[in-house]
Amino acid sequence: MREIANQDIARILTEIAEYLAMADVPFKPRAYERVAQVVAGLEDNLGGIYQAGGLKALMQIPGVGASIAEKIEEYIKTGKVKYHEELKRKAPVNLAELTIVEGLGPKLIRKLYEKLGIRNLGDLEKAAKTGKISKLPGFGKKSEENILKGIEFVKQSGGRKLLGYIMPEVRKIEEALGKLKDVDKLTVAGSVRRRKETIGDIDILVVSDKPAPVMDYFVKMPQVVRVYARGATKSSVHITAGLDVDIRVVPKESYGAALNYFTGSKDHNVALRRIAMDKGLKLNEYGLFSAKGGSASGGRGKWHQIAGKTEEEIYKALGMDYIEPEMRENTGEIELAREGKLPKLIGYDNLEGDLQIQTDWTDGSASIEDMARAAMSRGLKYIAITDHTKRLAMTHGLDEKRILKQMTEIDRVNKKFQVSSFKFRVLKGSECDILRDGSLDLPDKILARLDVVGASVHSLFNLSRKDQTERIRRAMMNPNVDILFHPTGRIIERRPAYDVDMDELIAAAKKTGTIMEIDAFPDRLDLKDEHIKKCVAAGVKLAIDSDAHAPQHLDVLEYGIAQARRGWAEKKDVINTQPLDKMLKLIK
DNA sequence: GCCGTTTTCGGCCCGACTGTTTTCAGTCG
Repeated sequence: MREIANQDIARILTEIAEYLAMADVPFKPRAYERVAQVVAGLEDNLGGIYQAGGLKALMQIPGVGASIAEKIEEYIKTGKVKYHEELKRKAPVNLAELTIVEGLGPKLIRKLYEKLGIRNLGDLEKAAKTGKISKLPGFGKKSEENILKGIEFVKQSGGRKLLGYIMPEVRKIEEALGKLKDVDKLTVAGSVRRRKETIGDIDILVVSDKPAPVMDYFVKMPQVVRVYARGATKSSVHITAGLDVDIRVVPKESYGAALNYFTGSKDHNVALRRIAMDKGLKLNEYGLFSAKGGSASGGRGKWHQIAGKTEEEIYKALGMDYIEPEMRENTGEIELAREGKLPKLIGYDNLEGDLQIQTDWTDGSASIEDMARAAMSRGLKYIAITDHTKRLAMTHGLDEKRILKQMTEIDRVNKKFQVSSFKFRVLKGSECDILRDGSLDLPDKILARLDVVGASVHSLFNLSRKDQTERIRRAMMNPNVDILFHPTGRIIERRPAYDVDMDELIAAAKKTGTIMEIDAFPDRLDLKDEHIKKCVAAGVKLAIDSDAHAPQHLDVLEYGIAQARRGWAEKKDVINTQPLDKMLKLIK
């Protein structure tokens, strides 16, 4: 049986949900959507589940009944779902593309298709620009403007992909190439290595004495959809994930120099080259060179390499400490490196716990116990359960009664772990909505009984800067509020942050002892690196949380750590690097 | 299409906001 990716079946189910919503079918869309979410967050591969237990095993998955189980089976066996194909035939529109435009949902997409034959972004833009959309009943000038704005926003993202979406793909390629016997060394450089939020393309560097078979393999990888170039030392392809991958073979003695050059950032490299020049040296992708005989000015053609095999020796030869890739943006790291004052960045294995986890009590897909076990299996020592509160009705947010009930369930789980002598603790928490006036969605007497309270904004994104700042500041003043969750509310490439004075919030955090969160979810990464820097400088503590809604989501913590490193945070700046008892002392 | 500390049939998804509308449809969280 071929390997199937849960993500693929999740996408099909989502599309079925959207097509059904377009056709105004009641309730079914929600059923499909729900399963799509569960499947996307599943730890085990669906193919494996089916192989082990057949249809019955599939129906054990929450939300999956006889009908959806059959469709999953069909996909596993044939790679297709007939029902999905039929729906697509009836309304052949590019849903993936059109739904990205903010404000366009299934109903409007259907109208646009039926009245104007709009199938994709291109059609949509043409129709909007020629004023056809504003003439449709139910649409007006304003909606046409908003559509154009939405298209602009989508275009601006320039086809960049989220780091968290690309990393699994990168690792697959890395692993496959790494296994080839002709590959001596391999590193993925570029913005992937710097762990930028979004990635434009993937750059791979290889050391090899026999590059031809490596190139052959590279251009024929299963995910390659187009080969731009296949050369002796450089090849370039486009892959199914929707971006370009370049591979370069470099000589062993230049590996460090090439790595440095292709890792960037460009600004960082320019600054390094300037320092090299000042020392009478020359730095390029082949190495760091000195002019023979000491005459740097006229010594053309007489250069000899003094460093280049490793990055470490290059930085050393330039008179500075080694700079971690995540810091290489020329925003002050070079000066610190020359003074020997670089921060010792938080490590990828430094987290002890996770302080934002959703469960099936609201919009998560797994139980409290399952999330705890998933965290345990990843080496964590504690988690906080932070389900939504009642204002977020869509998620069936918890009210006073249900959260009290949840607290007794958490007690039960903790007791069970104790009996099995697991050294793991589930904390009682909440992701409590901040209401319009800065008050909270649960009464103080409930919040006071929780171990960890996170507060977050999920409504009224367009308040004025002054009102929004004041609203959040007030919530932070509440002595029960420990952490401000995803402080800016942005969704990368989909929704800008709400207008808020971050400096004032950081000042308020300092004053009230509120922790600022780095939400590690790939499309949030909220705080941004520049805000993290400000927090660190101000002595405001941080928490790196997964915001997991499914067991598998716990893996995103890695991106939160990367973001913290990009913001120059050290282990001591992040409260959940601490063991439980110490961490609890760091919150209000 | 799924599901059952209210249920094996009849419920599921509520409230705010926006833009198009003179009372509401669609989207989003």
